Amino acid sequence: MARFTQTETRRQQQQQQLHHHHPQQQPHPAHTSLVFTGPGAPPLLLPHQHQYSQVPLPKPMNGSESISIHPESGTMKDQDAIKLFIGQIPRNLEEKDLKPLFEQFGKIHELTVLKDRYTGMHKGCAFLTYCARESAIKAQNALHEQKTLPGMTRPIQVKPADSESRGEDRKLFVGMLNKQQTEEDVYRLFEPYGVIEECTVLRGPDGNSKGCAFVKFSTHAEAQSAISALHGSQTMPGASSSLVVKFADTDKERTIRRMQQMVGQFGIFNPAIALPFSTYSTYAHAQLMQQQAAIMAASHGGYLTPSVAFPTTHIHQMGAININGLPPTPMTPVSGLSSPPASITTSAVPSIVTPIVNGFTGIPHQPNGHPAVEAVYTNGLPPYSTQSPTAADTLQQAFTGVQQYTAIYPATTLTPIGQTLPQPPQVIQQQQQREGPEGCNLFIYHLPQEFGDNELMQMFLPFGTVISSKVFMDRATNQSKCFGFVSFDNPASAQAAIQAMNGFQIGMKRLKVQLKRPKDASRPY
DNA sequence: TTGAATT
Repeated sequence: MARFTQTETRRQQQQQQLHHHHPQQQPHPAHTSLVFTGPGAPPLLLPHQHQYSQVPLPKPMNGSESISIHPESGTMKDQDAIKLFIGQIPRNLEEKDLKPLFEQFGKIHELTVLKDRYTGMHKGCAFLTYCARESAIKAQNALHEQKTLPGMTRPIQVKPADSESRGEDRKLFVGMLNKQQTEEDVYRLFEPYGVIEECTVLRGPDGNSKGCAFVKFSTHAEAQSAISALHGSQTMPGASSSLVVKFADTDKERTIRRMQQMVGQFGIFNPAIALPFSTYSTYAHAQLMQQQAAIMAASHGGYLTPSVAFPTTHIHQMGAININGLPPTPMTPVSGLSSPPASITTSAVPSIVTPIVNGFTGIPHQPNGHPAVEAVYTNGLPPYSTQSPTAADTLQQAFTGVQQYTAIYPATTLTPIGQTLPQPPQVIQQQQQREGPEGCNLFIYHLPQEFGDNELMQMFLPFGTVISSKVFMDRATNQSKCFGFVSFDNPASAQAAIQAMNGFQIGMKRLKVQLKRPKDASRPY
């Protein structure tokens, strides 16, 4: 009961702050559904706002007009000084004109009117840093929205610059909300953990909740405590997994995400990755490599993942197909897709076994460990080997549609792959496109827990060009939900895969492979 | 048990 009263009080405070909210001149994030938005005066200053009152205003120490405007003139500022943004300044006022107005609150460290980079035109705003933090607080409280300078229609803006605190270290992303939950519901959920400055439910154009929100606390510590207490703590009614509470993306992460989208959209191809020994390693490609490495690093939680494939031993334990590891080439797109050039499928690559599946000839593969295997491997079958009877047996069982195994090309006739490719294989970095055409998309259930997107793709590559493979993950536990999707570029491949793989036994389970349900299948009409 | 909402 006591706690409720306390949080009630806090809430009332927030709502009072809401009344003091004023339009802001500085650019701010696009979300417009702010409900419990904090006051125009940013939080940085709030704790101090009652600390000044009748204290005599300090005067400039030197008493002259020559207060240093620029840092090189020698003024020192406190470590905790605040850079202020000053908005709604008439364009005819320069630094010297503005100085007297602000000097009354303390010694100025730096005052700069913003000018257009190219035209030099006065932008009607400025940055101001006092030597003392307290001066900034006084100035904000005395001036922000309190008076209107001559010729302006809106009151002056005095508040910490965006650069001071964009609040990213205390802003949380909240996912897996129920779509019925409002800002108020989210607010109540988070208010026990600190002072909330902002609470926004993300909504679509129709106003419907997207099931996620932003919550900004006044401090990083509060935000952290909310994460500790709430992340994964409960599952909202109707949500498919437990509550997600994490720090919102930083600008950098957002940039990376945009890059990822670009990569997916345009299918950026990097020959240097696919063909490590090719002559493509120009400076431009090296740059692209770096870019992609950055993407990979980011998308894998900050560390580079070497090419990962299914551990052989693991597969053996399951008594299923033998999918060997890719060569340990760093920075290789693990989820890369490819469209195999015909030369690979027919003659270029030495192979041990080629299954013919319903008339569709699977792509031969390299023996393990060959440096160039990657370019082939993403195009071909998992490199199982005839030397492994278990694998072969299981395969026979697996590929029920397989009519024939054909041994071709002894492993000794390796040809340098660079010479056999008329053009480099296309390797798409990220799986952006999810669905293929109608009849090309498979729903696969009863996947082994350990299967990821890549393993799923490997399993279905023999039946055609896989344009996408996706294993559904539980977001809270990061565990596979044991079902996924595979999309081919044509319906025949999809049908071949169903024929061959539906009912395929892996361990104790049998795969269920069927066409993905169309989107409107569950609707009544 | 059918590609989630995505900073």
